[in-house]
Amino acid sequence: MPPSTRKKSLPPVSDEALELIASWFRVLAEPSRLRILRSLEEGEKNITELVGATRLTQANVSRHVQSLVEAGMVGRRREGLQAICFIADPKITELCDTVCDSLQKRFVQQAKRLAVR
Amino acid sequence: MPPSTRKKSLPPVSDEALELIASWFRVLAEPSRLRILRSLEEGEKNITELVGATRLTQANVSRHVQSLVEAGMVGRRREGLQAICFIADPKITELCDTVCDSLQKRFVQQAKRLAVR
DNA sequence: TATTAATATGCGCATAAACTCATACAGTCA
DNA sequence: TGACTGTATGAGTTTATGCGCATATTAATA
Repeated sequence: MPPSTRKKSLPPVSDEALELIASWFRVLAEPSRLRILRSLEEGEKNITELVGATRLTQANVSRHVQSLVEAGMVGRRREGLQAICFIADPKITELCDTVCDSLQKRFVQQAKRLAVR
Repeated sequence: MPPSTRKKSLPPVSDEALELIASWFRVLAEPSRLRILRSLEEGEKNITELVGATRLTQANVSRHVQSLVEAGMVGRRREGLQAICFIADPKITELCDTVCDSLQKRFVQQAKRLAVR
């Protein structure tokens, strides 16, 4: 094994930690929740407004927002009857953009390879 | 609505694009795959070595690696009988570290709030 | 308190995905 | 070619989760 590929072994990660990280990613692994996040990038919205913006039912928006809140990605405050939702961690937006760029690049590469054949 | 919270509406994102991004995150939404990635950070490994490092069955490692390869996160090359796996996109490591930091901060915050009460 | 509006939640169904076990496939070597 | 090793995959089972529908809860207001 050449020195360049030899690496010291990493400290073990607990099962609980892995499950935690995985569950965080799992929140972003649903198109509906991504759509809600995207919609909230326009600004704060209540649940009803999110229903209109996402073509989801009220029950599902409520549940998805709950997931996003639990993951710390979205914040929610009560204003009278309404639940106002907003992006709690701007890094989320940044992260999604990064992923989009990455995927886009991959497709360009794939397209090039396909074009050659 | 105050000017600071007024934002122009964003261009729509297609359902296919959302599904694509979501499926990318979904690959990272499994502890087993995160464990494989973590293990590969130590260096290249074949499937059998990954089995030993992750306490998964050979069949499952093979399938998970397949997912990671399809997502462009892991690379795989054939060397005789063996399938050598390696991190294809170093940004993955970076991303996971960022998420870990973020979660850690959240827990510290939660711990503080709990301590006050 | 009764009514209405906005949001949350319980329940059942359907689907997706992860796991196990067995087996097929691929590559090496006698 | 036949035996052996490493890897991939098909079938069946189980579990998790998103959805729809109905209903409960919360808050304002008459």
